[in-house]
Amino acid sequence: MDAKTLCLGALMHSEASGYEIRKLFEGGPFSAIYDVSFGSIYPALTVLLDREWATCCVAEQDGRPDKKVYSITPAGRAAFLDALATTPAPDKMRSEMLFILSFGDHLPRSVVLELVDRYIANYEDRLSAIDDRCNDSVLPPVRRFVHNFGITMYETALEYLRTHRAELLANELSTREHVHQLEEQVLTTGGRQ
Amino acid sequence: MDAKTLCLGALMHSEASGYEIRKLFEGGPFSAIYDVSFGSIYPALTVLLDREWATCCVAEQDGRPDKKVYSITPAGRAAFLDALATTPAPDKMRSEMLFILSFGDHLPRSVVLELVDRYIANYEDRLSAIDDRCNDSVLPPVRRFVHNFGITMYETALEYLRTHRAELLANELSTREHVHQLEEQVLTTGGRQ
DNA sequence: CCCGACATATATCAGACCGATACAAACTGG
DNA sequence: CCAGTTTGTATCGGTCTGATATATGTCGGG
Repeated sequence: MDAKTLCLGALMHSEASGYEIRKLFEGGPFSAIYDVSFGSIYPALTVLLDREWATCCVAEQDGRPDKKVYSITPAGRAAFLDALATTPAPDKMRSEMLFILSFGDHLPRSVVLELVDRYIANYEDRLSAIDDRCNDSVLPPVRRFVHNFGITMYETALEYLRTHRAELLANELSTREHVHQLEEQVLTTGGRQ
Repeated sequence: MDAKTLCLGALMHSEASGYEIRKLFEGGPFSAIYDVSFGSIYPALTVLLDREWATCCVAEQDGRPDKKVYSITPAGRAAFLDALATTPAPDKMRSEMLFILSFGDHLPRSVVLELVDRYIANYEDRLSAIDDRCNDSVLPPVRRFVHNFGITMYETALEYLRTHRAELLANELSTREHVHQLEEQVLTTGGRQ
């Protein structure tokens, strides 16, 4: 799913500038399910113009800098639907937080707890941002399906983190127990599995 | 979080070949929280050798091709813990499935349903793969925390998809209603928000 | 007994992408 | 009036992905 397709998708709903497209993926309706950066969006929009999949006009605004508003063309819509026909790749998650946390044994307990708390705060922010933005607007059913999927996942993550935070507090003792178990294993098997 | 750090993390637990590291991220204990491809792993391992953060020896196996087994060095451990000290980026999700589904209005209903069913099957596979691999091994507490986080998220996704699949069946009718609402809005406001 | 399919294993590379950075216009508050 | 924030466009080095190539070995079927 390349940046061109993502931009076309954003333009399917309504015309938008590069900056506005970016906001759809950062805090907007796509924020829970996909991400794309400026460094991909602006070159992609240029390509869309080249292929005549979108048109562009400059809009003057008062109180703000001018913006370049892109609109999808019929050819663009066709190309987009064509791109959707490919079999989608499986979901991909990237959580630096959890990766780091999984090495909590090697970190000071204070660091681990601070990390979890920052993690929780982060999900709280994102959840409230989503709710604020969309709860009043009327969404078509498929959009609502996807929207609520994102909310559900965020809420689940939050609940898990809150209820299991304490387990990381019990870190030190449990780790000693674990080491003890390993030692017994080594004594019994000679270290071979 | 670059590929070098991810490889060091993999080697923290035990020595491994590039192929084995990859499997940790595809189906293994990291599969629910991060991903990294061969194209990043092999060059990263070469860099680790250059920096003396890992050593390497060739292991002959019977019934299989030889493999190059990498072990982390004390300097490597130090470098890894150093890399963990950076403030982690927020979680990033990439779901082509949900992106496509959110444009279900523009697709034949059969395609949408097929998509959801494939999506469900995909999560079922990943969930059972995780369970099979790890439910018997004894994990230290932080690992169990992360491991169960992944399982919880998968289960939540599955339950959501199963219980809300029917909503997409009601697609056509609801979309007509939605279009009707939009038309009324246009008549009232002239299309301006 | 060979053939294709599959798992194991390493490696490379063009093309795409990210994150940082730069620039600029306009508002906002101290 | 100046620093900071928001809105807005753009570029670029370094990194990563996904595809591809190559090779060894197993296994089951015709």
